[in-house]
Parts: sequence; C-alpha cells; structure tokens
Amino acid sequence: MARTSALNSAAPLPRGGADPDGIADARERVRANGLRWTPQRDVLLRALAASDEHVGGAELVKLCRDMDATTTPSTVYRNLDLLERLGIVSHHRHPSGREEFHYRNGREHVHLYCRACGRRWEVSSAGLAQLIDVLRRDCGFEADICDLALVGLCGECSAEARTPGSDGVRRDET
Amino acid sequence: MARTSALNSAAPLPRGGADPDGIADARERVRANGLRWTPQRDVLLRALAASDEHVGGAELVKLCRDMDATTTPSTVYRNLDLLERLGIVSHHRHPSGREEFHYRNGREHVHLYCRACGRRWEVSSAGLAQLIDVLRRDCGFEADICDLALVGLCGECSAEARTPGSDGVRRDET
DNA sequence: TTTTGTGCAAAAGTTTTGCAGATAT
DNA sequence: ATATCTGCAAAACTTTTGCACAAAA
Repeated sequence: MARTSALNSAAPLPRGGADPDGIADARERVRANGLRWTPQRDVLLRALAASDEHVGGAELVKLCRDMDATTTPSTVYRNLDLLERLGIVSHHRHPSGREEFHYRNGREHVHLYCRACGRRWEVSSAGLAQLIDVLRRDCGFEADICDLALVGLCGECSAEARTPGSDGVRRDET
Repeated sequence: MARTSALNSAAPLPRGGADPDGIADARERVRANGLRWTPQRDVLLRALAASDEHVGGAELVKLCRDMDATTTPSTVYRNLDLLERLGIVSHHRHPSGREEFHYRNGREHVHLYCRACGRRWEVSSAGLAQLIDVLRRDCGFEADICDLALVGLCGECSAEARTPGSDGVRRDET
C-alpha cells in the first residue's frame, strides 16, 4: 500500500549534456518513485521546456493540445501537481490569481510584477539570501523562493507616478 | 471629465482616537476623491474592521450579508477594488489562489504560509527592509510589502520532514 | 497482473461584466 | 442635475472531482 507523504521540495534536476531539456532525467526521477512515465507526461514536459519559462495552467493545456489534440485539463493539472511534488516543476501565482508554472532549471528566481504596467521581471534569488536567512533564524520558516511573486511599481512607472499631477489618486478635472 | 490614473499606493489611514475603526477617515478619503459614501461601502468596511484581519472576497460577501441581506457580490468586489486603490484596503493572494483582503492599519506585514500544514504567520515588514532596499537600488522596483505572501515550510513541518523515513518523497511500503 | 494513470463530463468556486435604474452630493 | 453607484443575472475562467476504462511495468 502506498503512503503519500509530503513529496515536496526535492532538489531541481540538473540540466545539460546529452539531455538538454532534462526530460530523460525527469523520466528517471518519476520512475525512481515507483510512478510511470506516460506519453502525456512527456508531452507536458516538452511543452514546458519549449515555452519560455512561465506558462499558465490553462495555457499549458492549449500548448499540449498543439502537440497532442487529445490532451485533457484533468491530466495536465494532475501531472503538474505530481511533477511539482517531485521537484521537477514549480509554480507561483500571477497577481491575477492564475497559477504560472515553470520547468525548474536550478536557477531559482523571484518574480517582480509591476502593478501599473503589468510587466514582469526576474531577480536571481541570491539577493534574497538575507531574507531567507532572517526568516529561517527568526521564524524557523524555510521559504520557497521559487514560489515568490512580488507586486510593486517598476522604475519607470514609479518615476511617472512622481510626475506633478500624477499623485496616484484619481480626481476630477472639470 | 474624470481622469482615472493609477490611484494606488496611497498611504494607509491613521487609526485611533474617536474613530477607532477608521471608518470616518475612510469616508473622508473617499469623498476627497470626488467619490461617494454609500451604505454598501459602510457595511463593507465595518465587516472588514470586525473580521480579524484577513478575509477572502467571497467570504466577505457573506459577512456583509449578515449585516445587510441585500449585499451583492458585484458591489463588494467593485468596492474592494476602489478602496484598495485609495489605500484603505489591501489584498494578497492566499496560496490557494483566493484573494484575501484586509483593512490597512499602518502595520504592514508579510504573510508566511506553510505548504505542509497550511497555517499562516505574519512577520512585520521591518525584517524585510533589506529586501526592499535591494530591490529598489538594484531594480528600481518599489515593492508593496503588504501584498507579499511567502510559501514554505514552517519550523514544525520542516523538523518533521527531517525525520528518518520522511525524506519528502513518496514511495511504496509493501 | 496490478497499481497507476487517463478521459470524460460535469461541478465547483471565485470574480467579472453589461446594463437599466437608483442614489449621493 | 448629473455623474456615480448598485442590483441583477449571467458569464467568464481556472481548476477540481468521481468514476469507469486503459495502460505502464
């Protein structure tokens, strides 16, 4: 009988060499856990590897459909969940509330979203070491930096907000 | 003609004195922006003030209904949006994807969610000053700490994860 | 052979929208 | 008086679930 434990936070897979997309490694990790490698999982990982890092769940269903028209949402979401618990995939929340997934590559990063223009930036999590340390020391909390999404104002938009007449509060101009 | 600009990141309202819930101040701020104070907005803020800090949107609809049975979701969500742009209310994403709102009180904090047990902690954002500074200096990014939700493992759950036999990966026990 | 995985089809749940009529100032 | 706000009713979307069948090892 199978026991389902936390199954999370496994290390990201190494990448490169003869398996640049890491799919063979992913397959081995899945099998090493007594689970099966299926065509659907293969399609999903190939879709993720091909899409430039971050993709929404529903969008991923479409991308998989481009490769295999029979793809269904339930399979995609169930497999994303599984692959995430195996440390192969990671997700964070877009400010809109959608989940965004990416294929982990060892280069963990933080997501910055500008609330004014909607653009996204990534910051290497090296700059967050202090934050992580503070949380670990003071709270005993092991933060997942790969799940971190920050909302704020980017440089351009905050410069614009400081322009006279744009104090950030709506008013009438009669 | 009214111009709709960013209308965000206004300072939180002061609190205390003769208006402990800050509702009178909120009303003034709404009016100062040429907008109207309505019974629905009053109910909403009273519901928020009464609920211990963080409430989901849908839950808030229910709480408002307890005070005024005619409350509708559209009004609640529209007003949350407005009050947030006026700096009166703030929201972040629960890891589940729901929005969680709270009435701003000047004591900004960060939300820690344990992915194993689901419990939540709050950390004063003082400990995050360094992070904020790094982002401002290196990226020109003005992070909204009040919108920050971190996922990770709390002290107890991470201790448990280090217990022999709980390496975080599922396997069979036949 | 047996457990794991998939497809289906529908549900669940939160949040949004358009529009006509009501209301605050 | 008039722009703002509300209620209604339905839609929009993403994600989840239960169950019978299919498939990997």
